[in-house]
Amino acid sequence: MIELRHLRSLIAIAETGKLAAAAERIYLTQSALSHQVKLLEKHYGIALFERISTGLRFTPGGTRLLRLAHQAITLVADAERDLLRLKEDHSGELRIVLECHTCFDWLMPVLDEFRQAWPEVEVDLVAGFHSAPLMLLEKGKADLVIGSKLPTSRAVSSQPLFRFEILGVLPIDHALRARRTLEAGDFANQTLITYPVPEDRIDMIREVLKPAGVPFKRRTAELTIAILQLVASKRGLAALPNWGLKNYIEQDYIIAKRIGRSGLWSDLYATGAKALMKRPFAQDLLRITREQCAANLDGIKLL
Amino acid sequence: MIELRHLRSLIAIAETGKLAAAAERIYLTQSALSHQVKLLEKHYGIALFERISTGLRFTPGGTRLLRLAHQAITLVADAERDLLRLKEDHSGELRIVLECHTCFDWLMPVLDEFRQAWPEVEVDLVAGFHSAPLMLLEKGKADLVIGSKLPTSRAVSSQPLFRFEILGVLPIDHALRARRTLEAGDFANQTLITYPVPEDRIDMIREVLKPAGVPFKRRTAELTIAILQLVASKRGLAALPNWGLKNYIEQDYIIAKRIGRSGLWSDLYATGAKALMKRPFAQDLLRITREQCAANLDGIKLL
DNA sequence: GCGATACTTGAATTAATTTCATATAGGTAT
DNA sequence: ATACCTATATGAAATTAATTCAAGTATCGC
Repeated sequence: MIELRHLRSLIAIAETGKLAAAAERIYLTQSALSHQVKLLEKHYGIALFERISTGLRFTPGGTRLLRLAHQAITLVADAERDLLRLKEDHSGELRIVLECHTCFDWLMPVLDEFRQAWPEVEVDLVAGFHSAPLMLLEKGKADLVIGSKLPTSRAVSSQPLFRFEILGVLPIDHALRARRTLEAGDFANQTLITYPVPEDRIDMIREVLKPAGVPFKRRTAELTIAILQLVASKRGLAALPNWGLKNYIEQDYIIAKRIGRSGLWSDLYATGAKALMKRPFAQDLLRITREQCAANLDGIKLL
Repeated sequence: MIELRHLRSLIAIAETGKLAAAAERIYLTQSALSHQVKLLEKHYGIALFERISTGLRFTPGGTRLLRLAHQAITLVADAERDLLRLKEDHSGELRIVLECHTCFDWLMPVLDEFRQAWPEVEVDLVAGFHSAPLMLLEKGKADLVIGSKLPTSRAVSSQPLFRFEILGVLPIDHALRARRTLEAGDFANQTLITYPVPEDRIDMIREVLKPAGVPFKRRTAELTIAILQLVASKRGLAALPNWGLKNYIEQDYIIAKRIGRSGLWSDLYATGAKALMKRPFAQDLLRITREQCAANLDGIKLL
């Protein structure tokens, strides 16, 4: 008989397109998933997937079960949220500091869903750059920081969200357009267009250019779209999270390349006061984040 | 993590009100269900049931999960139906013979749901009494007979639906109103009001009155409501399935008593050509029947 | 043809569920 | 009060189901 476990697997397979990646996401081996899928197909007597060289493709039957999966898992999430509500007070305040500018891209839809689910929680975004986000937490000026890993203390705890890749961004007719990957040297004497934050907060500089001792110029812009405009009009190069680039790449507005052999990766964490992080609505915000990002952002790895 | 299995259990508990009865319905022991419930309560950290002397009562949390159960199980049934549709041709014809007059009461809502789910199947009700329903099947005049157990042959197969209790029906101020149960002798020289079918097709006569050699008179009526009117106006007694009586008992229109020590029980079967019984839509009709009857008819036992 | 990438398969292992046997608890009739 | 009936709870054993491990097969790109 079919179980929610199977439906959760189907969603993971749909979101990754591959058995092995899906297995990793739900903490199983690829073999376990293969057995699961085989059993399901035997149970219903129809193929749920076509096996193609790049992974699995859903058949109509598989697609129908996937639809069921989304519906059922949504209902379960709703019910479990209601149970949490029954358990304790569910009003609160959530002032979120975003360390990472690009994160606005995914945070907005996440907050939309969150506000619907927890109308009694007052959500505020503390925008702009903050040099010492931990301080904001400790002084009670903010409740949750989303950004790179922060040192956790007795009062503050951190939870990983996901790992994403930072790609080098070039204008479409750039000399390096045929290269598979970019190396630090490729940026020598180029202008790097970044958000207006200190150098040590920009992974590309901290992890790649500085260690390699590559000289470069810098120019800043506040908005992702502004950075991309500057790149497209050949004022410089950039290094940005892959998810925000997808649409622009598809429109041939810019091109993006992996940086280094295995790519430049960065991890995103949510950090807040321990008392807050334990509360149902905070946990649910992180759940919604992981779920939405897994579903909508390409090429990320949930942590 | 919660699984559909748990939700199926919740539905069984809701429909029976008791752990032991629910366990039987889903082919588990009472102990297994108790463990399951305990685990769920531990998982969510709230009580799902109050333990009262007569069984379990749902708490608000339990009720919320039960709602989820109904929603999720409905979605699963819909999806599985669609998968069956993908697998093979799903048009057909279904001419149903009802051996049992009272069965109209539950068959109509069942057919409503069925027609929605399988619009390409043409459903007809072959009404009225038929002396040899098997013959109708064999001659191809009907496809499915709902009634008592029929001998199965190479061509015909039978599937049990449920067991129900037949209660003795009395006017509200009848002399026997204080008795807990009725015995065959209580019907001596009374008028028994029945549907217009042969004596050996009436369980009360075949199983109780004939064996006890009790003399009685008989009067017939076509409709359940007509039989009840005759009883209420003191023209005689009747013996009818408990489910059809519930509303009238609650309205103090008639009273109903168990017949004999352990009651008079009857089993209902669905019988049809083997080729038909295997087809998805026929299986689904039986599934809908069992599901709806379990949910709506009191005091029946699924077989 | 070779390496890389992905899924499959059967047997062994591990985990989870269910059963068995018994305990506990609340009612009710004597 | 006591016995008894009806219910659920619980711990340990047994069973069943799911997962991993270790190879194996297939396909693609070079």
